[in-house]
Amino acid sequence: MLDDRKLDVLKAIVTDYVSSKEPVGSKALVERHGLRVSPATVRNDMAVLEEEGYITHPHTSAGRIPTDKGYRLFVDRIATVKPLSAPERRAIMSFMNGAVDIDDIVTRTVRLLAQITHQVAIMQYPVVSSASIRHLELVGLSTDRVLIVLITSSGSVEQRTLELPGYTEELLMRLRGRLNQLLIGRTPAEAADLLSGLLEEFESMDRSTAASVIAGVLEILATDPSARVMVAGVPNLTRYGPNLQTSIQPVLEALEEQVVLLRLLGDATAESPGDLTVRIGSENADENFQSTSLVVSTYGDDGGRSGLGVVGPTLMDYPSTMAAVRAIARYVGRFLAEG
Amino acid sequence: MLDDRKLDVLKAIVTDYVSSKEPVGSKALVERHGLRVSPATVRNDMAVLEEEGYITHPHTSAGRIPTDKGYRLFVDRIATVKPLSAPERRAIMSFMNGAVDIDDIVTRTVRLLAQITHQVAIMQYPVVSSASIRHLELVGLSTDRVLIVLITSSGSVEQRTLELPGYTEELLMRLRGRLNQLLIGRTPAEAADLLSGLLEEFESMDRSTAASVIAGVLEILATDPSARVMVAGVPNLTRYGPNLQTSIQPVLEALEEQVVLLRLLGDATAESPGDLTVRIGSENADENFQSTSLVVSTYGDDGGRSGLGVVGPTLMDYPSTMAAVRAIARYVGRFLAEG
DNA sequence: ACTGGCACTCAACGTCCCGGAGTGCCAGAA
DNA sequence: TTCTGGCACTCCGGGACGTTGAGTGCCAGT
Repeated sequence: MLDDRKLDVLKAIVTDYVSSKEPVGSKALVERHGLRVSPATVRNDMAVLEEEGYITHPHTSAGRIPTDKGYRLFVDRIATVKPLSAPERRAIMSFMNGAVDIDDIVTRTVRLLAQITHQVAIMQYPVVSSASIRHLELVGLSTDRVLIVLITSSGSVEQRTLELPGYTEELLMRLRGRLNQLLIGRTPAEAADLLSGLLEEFESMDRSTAASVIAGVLEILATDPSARVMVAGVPNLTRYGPNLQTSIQPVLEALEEQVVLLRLLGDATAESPGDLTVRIGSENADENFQSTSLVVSTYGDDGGRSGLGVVGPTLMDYPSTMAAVRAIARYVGRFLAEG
Repeated sequence: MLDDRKLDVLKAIVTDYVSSKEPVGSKALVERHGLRVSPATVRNDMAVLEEEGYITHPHTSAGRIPTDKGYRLFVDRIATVKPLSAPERRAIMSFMNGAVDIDDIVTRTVRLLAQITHQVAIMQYPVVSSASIRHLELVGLSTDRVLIVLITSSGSVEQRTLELPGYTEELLMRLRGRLNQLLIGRTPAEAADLLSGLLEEFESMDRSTAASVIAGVLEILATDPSARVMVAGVPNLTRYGPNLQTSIQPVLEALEEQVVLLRLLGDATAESPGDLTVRIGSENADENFQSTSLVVSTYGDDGGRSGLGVVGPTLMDYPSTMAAVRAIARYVGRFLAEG
């Protein structure tokens, strides 16, 4: 049904359209690509491609543009991976050096990805399921506020302020000692279990304070840092074209909603964990992303559930973008593992 | 030179133009505002206002629009503060409750401000110059990486990863003890002084490790948390109008550069610390903000140097925006002080 | 199975024209 | 003096119209 030449034609249409952003006609096609046939033949092929739903007409006498289905075929079967340029490789290597904490790593990564792809980059914080607790600190901030800080072996630091009217420094010290004794070396899951019995140890006088602290610690333990997403390269959205209100605003709004981004990343990574996933236009559930494509990869040592990727117009240079996302995902994974 | 009526006319022009976004003519002016004079009279006044540089013509037969100078006069002498609505007050009160840490406070504040003003809100992290050190923790992450965590009395938690090949747990413990002994209760400035002599205490064998750690701590101490800026409400930029590439992209780009934002906030707050500052269009040094206004206020107990505010088109509802920024700055100040 | 040719379509662009909102100015009224 | 009504003038915006050219679909011929 689709012989090799028709695939070639589709490929040519996609690449031409991506680079020119304008519908591409049969004549220009044969000229710019070494197709050894006449425009008329190409037109026939295009008619078939259109019937199969891979390309469309904006209007009768305009060139063709790929449909989402067309991009899909292109990505799945036609696209050849475009290797990164040497400067890009160097940028990746050098950009990460000197990162001082997790926040810094994420920030640098997402900026780098945005810069390389010239698109909006998003990145979920790394999962730390395998991490164990290294230290827990309780700090009195004022007469009725206490700060809990929890440090894990992966270097993540979680904090939380607690309203704690009438606590005593002495009780805080006891709690600190006991909690550290109990929790150090444990995984978050184990820790949550162990905490359930702890309250019994305290006199009724100290009960309410202890209960608050324990509740606070449990909340921290339940907090998934990978529920945070960082965004960079928003200015690149202006590449979407001049039709502002319609195409850009919904995407901008979605980008400010962590929840939406998490769902997008989650959906995409769930599909084929450990590898690159591409979501094209209508393949996205979220209606704000109907004319937007996602290129997403999981990253992390355990083939983990954290994702990172790029948001851009369906009209996107898929080969380059895919190469960049994959390269960076791998590099960050290694970086997080080795340290 | 400018009698009361002319000021009234300018006021009417500004408010009308802000609400309609279209040049306003003499006839519409007298109709929509209770000016007790004829359009012809208003025209004469407008001619004067134009000669003085407060308003302009887009073209010969169009209405008038305010110049930056006109907005300036409006803000300085004419505008009456528009009090916040009851729902807005309630939103401010309730939005902050339940904030769990500084990050959370900043996030909530900046979102709230964006929501109320329907504009882009920016907020510098609070300064903590008066804070003292409460705890310092050293955590070994792997055989050659150590995490330093520094907690201050204001509840800020700073962290930093260190490459530290061949450290021993024992040395880490000694360092931890000594550092805490030395630093707890000190201000960052004092702490930096005290650290200078510490290195002497360690044997040559441990020197390099100790030096690295001390250097790391110094770096943390030198890190000013108020050098971070949080942004919210970027989608509101689409209100700028449909001319995308020209007006929005530069602002978007600037919003991703912490440095630029810091300079903007710094410039504005330096001018009249402790109160509201408005920068209109060309009054901004940064050329990306030539058609943008800033409404900024300092906030914090010590009339501190941290700023928060709103970025929007010069065509902006100044009275409302100013009221909102001031209200939120005051509220956050109180919230940070009381806890 | 491909090609050249031909009639057809239709967005984009330029031109022309007109209506209307708005101005500036002036002579007369308050 | 200060305001007003009147009037000629300007010029943007939008609709109508014709032209252009890229592109298509189809068919007969190789």
